[in-house]
Amino acid sequence: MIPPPNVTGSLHIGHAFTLTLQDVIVRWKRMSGLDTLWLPGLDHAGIATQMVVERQLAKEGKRKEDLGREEFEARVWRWKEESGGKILKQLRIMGYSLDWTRERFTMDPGMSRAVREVFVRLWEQGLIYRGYYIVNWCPRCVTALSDLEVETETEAGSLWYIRYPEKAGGPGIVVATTRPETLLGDTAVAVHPDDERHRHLIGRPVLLPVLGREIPVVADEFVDPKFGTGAVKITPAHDPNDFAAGQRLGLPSITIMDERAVLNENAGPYQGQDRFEARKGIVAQLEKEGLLVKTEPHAVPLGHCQRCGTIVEPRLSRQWFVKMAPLAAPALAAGEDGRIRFVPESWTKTYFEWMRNIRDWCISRQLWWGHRIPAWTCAKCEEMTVAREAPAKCPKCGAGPADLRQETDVLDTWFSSGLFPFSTLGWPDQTTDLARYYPNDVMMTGYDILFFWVARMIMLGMRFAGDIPFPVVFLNGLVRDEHGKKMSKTRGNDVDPLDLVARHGVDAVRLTLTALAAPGTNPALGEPRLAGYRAFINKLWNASRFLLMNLEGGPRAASYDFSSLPLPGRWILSRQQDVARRVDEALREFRFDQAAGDLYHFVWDEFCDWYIEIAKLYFPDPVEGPRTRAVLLEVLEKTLRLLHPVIPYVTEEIWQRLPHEGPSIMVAPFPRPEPGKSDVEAEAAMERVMRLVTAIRTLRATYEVDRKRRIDVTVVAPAAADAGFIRAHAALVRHLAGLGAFEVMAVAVEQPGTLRQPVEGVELRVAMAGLFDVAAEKGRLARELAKIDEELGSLRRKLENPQFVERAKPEVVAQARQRVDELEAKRAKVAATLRELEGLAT
RNA sequence: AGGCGCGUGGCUCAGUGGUAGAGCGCUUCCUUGACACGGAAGAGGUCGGUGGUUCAAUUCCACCCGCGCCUACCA
Repeated sequence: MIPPPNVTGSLHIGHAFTLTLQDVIVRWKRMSGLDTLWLPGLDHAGIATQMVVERQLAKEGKRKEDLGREEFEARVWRWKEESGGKILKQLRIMGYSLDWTRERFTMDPGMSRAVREVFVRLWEQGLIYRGYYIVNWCPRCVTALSDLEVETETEAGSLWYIRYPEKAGGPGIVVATTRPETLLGDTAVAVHPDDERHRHLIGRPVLLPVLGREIPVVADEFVDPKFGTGAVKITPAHDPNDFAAGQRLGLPSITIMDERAVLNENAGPYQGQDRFEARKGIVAQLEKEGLLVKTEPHAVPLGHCQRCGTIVEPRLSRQWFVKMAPLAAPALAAGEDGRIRFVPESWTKTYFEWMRNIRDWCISRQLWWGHRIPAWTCAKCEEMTVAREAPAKCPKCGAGPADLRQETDVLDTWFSSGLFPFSTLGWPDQTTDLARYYPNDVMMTGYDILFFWVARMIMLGMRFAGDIPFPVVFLNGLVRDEHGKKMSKTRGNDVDPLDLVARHGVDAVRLTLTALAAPGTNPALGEPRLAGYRAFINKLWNASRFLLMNLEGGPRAASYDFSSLPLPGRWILSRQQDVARRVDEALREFRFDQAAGDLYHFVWDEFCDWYIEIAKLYFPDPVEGPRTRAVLLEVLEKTLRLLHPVIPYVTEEIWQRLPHEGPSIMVAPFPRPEPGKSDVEAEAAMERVMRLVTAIRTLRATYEVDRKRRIDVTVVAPAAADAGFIRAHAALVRHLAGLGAFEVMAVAVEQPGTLRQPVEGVELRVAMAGLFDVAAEKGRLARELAKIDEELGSLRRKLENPQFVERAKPEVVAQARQRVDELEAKRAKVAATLRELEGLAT
């Protein structure tokens, strides 16, 4: 299942990230021959979408109340068509291989039916209840919020110490509060029962400042004597703790604010004022009346509405809740016994922690956009009926439909998205799709909605679909800007994926996101990175173009026997199978970064930089030319298939120009690891050749020899095996290093003015007298000598340590000894050259 | 308050109980007939600090410093 994007506008970079990774998995599995479904959908996103439309209305100078509920809903539906249509188009642009025949929307008839079904069953099972509780309330959105929709931030605030005088005329008691305005709703002051300082006041009335109302001093153990003065004002209607205390102690509740946090008739002189305006006034009044004892700076945790940032007001109101503990228990068990695995694993603990401490879920929202709660109340007898469809009559008094009023509240948007894994497949009907695709194989989404969405899908799926919704949860990070900073519109560093696409191309964007997807990290997405991966797409394109240019009339790769190829061919084929193996391993572990990185380096560093260059040497050869073309084609074609899940567009484009079978690379088989094709010998030999070539190039570069001049190189190889090897590959080395004469001999003919470079157990000699800077060469050799000595020193110290020799693994010790031998031989040669240069300099 | 994670070359980040890697940036050179979005060769790091375990620690453990994030009913 896709994590359904909200119909609030357009696709953002977070979607592009998650969905790209999903498409990589989906395409990979599809090419691997699996029955693959990736189901697209959109989320109605109740509060978020309603806000968007309300903002549009505001621009027209209207409020939703001006339209009325029905017309407003119609307007949101129109917006949904517009925004949803745009998003679906963007998903197509991104190349996501979703099954468009199964597209769903969280408010389409089928999913709405599933929502009602689940709601009614939960109700029937006693897991939904309704009642008056303190809930998180956004005065701007004018609705209740769940705990998860509140973002708490600790901000600088104050702790006000306020005196509540004794009615009898004593000094009374001083309370400490961070919210002085709520004192208007106080119905008691609480102290700890064992607190000697206040014990004498328990049960005696004190006078509420401002209003002069009489309230009792009560005892309750929840009071922390160490905080403030050890006395707490109790405002049951405006604080969750106080609400609980009020319930315990049988205190009344006085609500002092309306749904927009404006003080009401219970607020006396402050009626009509906003909560923060009233705070200022009250503090000033207390100060004036001498009741403000002191004010201290104090850090206060403040809840903000996730959608609009407004400071949340705890509000006593009638809401609907789901009892979560019974749902969490099996979900917890599924995690504990490994039926559900998290990737990266570190999320497991977070999941458990949340599940164990789960609290009931406030599911009702005072919004107009969403699934209306399927409950009807009889206007005549107050009887409430919860049902799948609107009842025909009141089951209690028989009143007709005209008297049955449906609940006006809608459900939290996550209630419907929580059913996504099965409601999209036709549940509650036992459809073939449900049987075939439930559970899903993997759920992939951002870690920010682990609780909102993933946890709830697990709980609801287990309860209603009869099984876990997915055995694996992959949680990706959140895209950051190139400096690792959070992206946000206000910060101005957010990026539009479609804008990136316009400038770099879909494949470059997808490759970048994939390459950055190291599990457990938040990818830092920046222009330089995008430019780099765009360059890769370009490189691949140019390499392919070159191959196609040289392919004319070339035979099909499959018709060739590669077993007797020259070394480079065997090498690249072996490397090809190795990269297939590594990509397979990486994808199995969701190591997208590794898969992308391995392919990037294989294509660029090995295939392009070495093999294509080598191929040019073989092209003119009547025998090797065609064979080389076949190898090039074989490697390119397979590599394209390996790359296809990440960069579908360019791979398809190139593939269509190649000889192949099948209609599309999208359904061509994904290359599987073929250990049998691994050629360790060829790889080792080729590496040796490459080191030799590199050493020669380094020599040239170091002395800044005229590039156009073909230098002559002699290799002194005393060992017959070395000499034989180098002679066998002499043409290759000459070609790659751009050499003139290239000779191999067993014994050196001493000549003055010769550069020497030990490498691979042999010695390179370049007659370059007069062409290089002797001083520079001496400096370089001296540095090389120092480096060798440093490593030699550390190795010797190690080997002289009996502990190391005895306790370290034998192969480690042997390796160290071998290394010492190598270094010593090399050292001797470098030192000899250095001595010779000393003579030359004079 | 609790939990999680991070601190590796100029920047952004991988990685590993036994000679430190990438991309970009930087230096030098090269317009050779796929590609200058290119090629070749380089410079650059006491792997946050202090202890401990170990023959051996950037890698494991403890503590500390700095920085994120999440969860939380301390007024």
